Amino acid sequence: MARRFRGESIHKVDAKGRVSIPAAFRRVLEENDPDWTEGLNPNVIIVYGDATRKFLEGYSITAMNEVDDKIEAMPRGSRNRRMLERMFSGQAQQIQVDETGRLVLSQKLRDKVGIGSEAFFIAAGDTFQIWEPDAYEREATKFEDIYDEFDADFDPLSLLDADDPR
Amino acid sequence: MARRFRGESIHKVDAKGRVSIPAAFRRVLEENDPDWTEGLNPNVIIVYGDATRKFLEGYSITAMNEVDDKIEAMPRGSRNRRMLERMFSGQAQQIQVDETGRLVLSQKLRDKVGIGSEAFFIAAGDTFQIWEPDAYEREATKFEDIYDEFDADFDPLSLLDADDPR
DNA sequence: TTGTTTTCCATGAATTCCCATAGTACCCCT
DNA sequence: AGGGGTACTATGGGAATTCATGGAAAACAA
Repeated sequence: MARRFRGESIHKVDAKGRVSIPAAFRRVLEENDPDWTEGLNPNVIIVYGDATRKFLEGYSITAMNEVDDKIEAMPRGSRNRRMLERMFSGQAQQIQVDETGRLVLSQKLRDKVGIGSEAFFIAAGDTFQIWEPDAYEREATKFEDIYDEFDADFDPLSLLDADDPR
Repeated sequence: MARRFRGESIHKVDAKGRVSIPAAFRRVLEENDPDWTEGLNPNVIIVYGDATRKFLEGYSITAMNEVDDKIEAMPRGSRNRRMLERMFSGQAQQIQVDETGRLVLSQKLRDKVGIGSEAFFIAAGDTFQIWEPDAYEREATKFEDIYDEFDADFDPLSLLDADDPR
């Protein structure tokens, strides 16, 4: 398959915090986990970041390795490097997908982004995001408002070649 | 062959959502899927976009890679980049063509564009579109109205050299 | 021991796989 | 030109698997 996630879907979260990961995402996690082989369960790294983040971000192992490499290339002890280390080392945790394709979100993680009985998964390049469904909905309407600024038949693709990368 | 699709045709959609892809399109998908080799089945990425989109858009793998690369080149976290990621990562899914040349459109996708027992395929440059036949019909008349704005003997090719790229 | 976390089964629905048929188009041979 | 064979296309049906979820038992930790 590929290294990029694709798709979106909503899943139930039970009392223990268990949630199914979209099957398509699982395939990507498997292919991008160096330790994974047929029959095993892939790992995923959940970055939750600081208080302003309204969603959890899921990384495959190789995607996270790339981030780590870039951080290591930064000047040791620099402010930016420390900030990134804090976020990707501290405010993150590695979780193994269970036998039935689910991952367990601790109470702390769920509270952080307000997840209750459902979680919304959406791909974003080589990572994916987990939102409380209503929170995502609110965020999404912001985009729709932006669409409205353009023509009725505005094609988002035109943004690709825009000279002003807002 | 080429990277551009060409042609249009209508196909049956069965209860499971299976629909044959026009054979000519298949050739294009095969040639533009890096993983494909004789005997394998090519992949296609279906972008369905937001609620205003009335058709599904099919991308070959390489065509989609080009889009992804452009998106990655945009500033991480910028408004436009997030908008595009939402559309091409979130509101899209990768599907593998099956042994008999069909792809499966999930109930969700069919509902989104109103596809019932038939689907209309039409080429559009290096992507193709899938419409509910009647919906396409309605849309097509709009184009005819545009023709009517021009002279009776208007040659569409003349648009190619227009200095005003509307 | 009491609450929390893992493991281990269970099940209905959705999805994939495998096989089957009919209709075309194309090619080769005589 | 006619016949037969081969390959590919479009479509259907049923069996086999995988998914998403739930609940209970077992293992742990405080």
